[in-house]
Amino acid sequence: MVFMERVRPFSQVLERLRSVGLRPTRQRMALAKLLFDGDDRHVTAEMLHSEAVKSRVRVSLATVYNTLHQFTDAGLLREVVVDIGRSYFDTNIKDHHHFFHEQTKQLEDIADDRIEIGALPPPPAGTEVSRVDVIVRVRENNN
Amino acid sequence: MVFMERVRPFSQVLERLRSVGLRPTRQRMALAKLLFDGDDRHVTAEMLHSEAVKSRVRVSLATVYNTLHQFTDAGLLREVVVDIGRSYFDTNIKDHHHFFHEQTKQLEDIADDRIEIGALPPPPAGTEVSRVDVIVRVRENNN
DNA sequence: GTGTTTGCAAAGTGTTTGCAATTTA
DNA sequence: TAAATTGCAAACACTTTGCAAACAC
Repeated sequence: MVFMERVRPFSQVLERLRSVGLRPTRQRMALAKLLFDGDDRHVTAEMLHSEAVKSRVRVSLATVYNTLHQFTDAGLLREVVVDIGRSYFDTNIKDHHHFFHEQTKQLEDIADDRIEIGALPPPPAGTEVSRVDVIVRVRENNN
Repeated sequence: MVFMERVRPFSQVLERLRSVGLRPTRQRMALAKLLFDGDDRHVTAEMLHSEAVKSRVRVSLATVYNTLHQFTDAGLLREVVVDIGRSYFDTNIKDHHHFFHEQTKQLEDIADDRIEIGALPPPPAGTEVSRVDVIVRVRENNN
């Protein structure tokens, strides 16, 4: 039972895919397990692909890209833009913000309630807010 | 005299380049005029290059990239990352945040004092904050 | 069986780089 | 004329696309 909490049971991943209308193919199941088992994470397509290859999952990079976008469209992932030419996908889909480590290019969550944004100005006429991203860029300090 | 206020005098652009230790070449002078004459703006390399070409300034795209980065390093511009695979450069170097129009991919300034960030969490151990970016992503609403 | 998904390779996009030719001081 | 800058073309990193083969239902 303790074990079952730790490794997300097969049927749960399967159910998650079914619930958003995606066929539970071998590739999607494997990628979903890598993404959603365990703690929240921030991955790029390349990272997830090489991780898949390492764990002997046969999947192409193109399929990893497709899958990440399908998961994002389905609301299972959130895309985060912090660095030119590189897309991060965050398994944490709750409202929250990020530290971005400029040197290591690592993303780190900030719990939403740690940042207060008071008095957001009204969006330009004819538009509505789709999302507010706060990126706290950090760098190694010299201590 | 009124005219002189409107079009930034030659010597002012020249002085600006000199003051950051960049040789005032024909290309840099022309790009600086396009960037810093008139209101604040958000440009991509491609945008600035085609604008230069349109105003009969002979300059290569590679030089536009180099120049934008040199200006950024010199503190004359600020790079803004909001969209994968596309860098924006902002002539407004004061602290401020942005609206990003997801459909038109347009950036728009928000004056700094319009956004209150209270209680920023402490940065991860060993790091210091280099910058805080707030991106308010907006989209066309259906009214 | 039929429609969906996959993998490959090719193409696309935005950016950077190496280096000879040109320009600046 | 010595050092900095430019422009070209090639290389680059990441992402998307077209399409035939494989797969899910």
